[in-house]
Amino acid sequence: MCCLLAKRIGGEIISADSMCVYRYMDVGTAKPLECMEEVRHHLVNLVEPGEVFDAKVFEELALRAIEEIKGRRKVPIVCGGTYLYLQALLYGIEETPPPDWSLRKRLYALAEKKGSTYLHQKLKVVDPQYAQKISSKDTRRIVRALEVFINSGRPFSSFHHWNSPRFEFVGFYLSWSWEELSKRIEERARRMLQSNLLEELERLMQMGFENFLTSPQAIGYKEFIPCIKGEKPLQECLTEMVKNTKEYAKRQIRWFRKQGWHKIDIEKLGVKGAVEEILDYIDALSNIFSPCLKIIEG
RNA sequence: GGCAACGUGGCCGAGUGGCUAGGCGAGGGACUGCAAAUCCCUUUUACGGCGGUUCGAAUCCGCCCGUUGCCU
Repeated sequence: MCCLLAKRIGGEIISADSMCVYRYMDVGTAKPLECMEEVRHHLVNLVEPGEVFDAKVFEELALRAIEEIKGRRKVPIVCGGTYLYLQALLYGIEETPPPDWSLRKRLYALAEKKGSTYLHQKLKVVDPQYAQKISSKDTRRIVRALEVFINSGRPFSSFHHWNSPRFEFVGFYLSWSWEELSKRIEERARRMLQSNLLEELERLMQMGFENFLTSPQAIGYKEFIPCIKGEKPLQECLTEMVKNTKEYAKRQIRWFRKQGWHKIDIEKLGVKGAVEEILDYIDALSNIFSPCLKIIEG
């Protein structure tokens, strides 16, 4: 849909997809290879599967890409479902201390040894506001908050203040009925297997995939590792993958819904119809709201 | 017609006399540098029917209904 839209309005695509940034992960991320030949893409195939990449890096690179695209008098189209990245780009991530993996390692070891609740207790002392907000079992967030405090001397929550979007934009999300979406997710998984997903995964595993930080968290890969090792039947891995995909899809849908963006009934409209609706919507908006013209004109 | 096994919440499935399994599915939510990650909440008194035993029955007994399998 974005591909068609980009061609239609002279746009370039910025992928907001935490897994498409990795090279060699094509099948399992459903990387839009055909479209990438027709429309200029950004933030795709950018790093090796073993390299670290995160929301802040995304924010900076995406902002730069937007400037470049505007410089070419083209329209930046941000496309993808990694909502933290979308959030980072739209609202910005506060200037907190960067990740400190050696510190994190120690904190995780401590959590392992004494339990996440122990760390949560410590966080309560140092940053009661944030501690109250998160679960005592959410080790990931507890560690980050502690890390920020240790490296900055300031409570994590003191950095937080929601900004309004840093630029004007129009947000859309595509919507299917759950029955249809569910069916498509199942079909998509089967199609990936037919497209040699397992071979791709095997190649990645030879590169040390399992020890990498972010890339092996990708749905469609992690579930099949036991299968490749011969520890689990293929069918079970596939079921697991489908389940994870559906859960993820729900999280995405909820986030988009909460944003209050314009919902597009892709099931009814089809890809072309969806593009038309977006164009109509933007057109209507720009008539009412002249600042929006700027977006369309880049 | 005879024999046997079984009938548990939307589904699967433990539970053989008292202390509300669990899983799946479904829904809602959190999220500020790993996010396709991490985590939270909800799914109100489920036990085929009727009767009996008992202080107390999903659990024991009887009958009935239903399902499945085998036999005729």
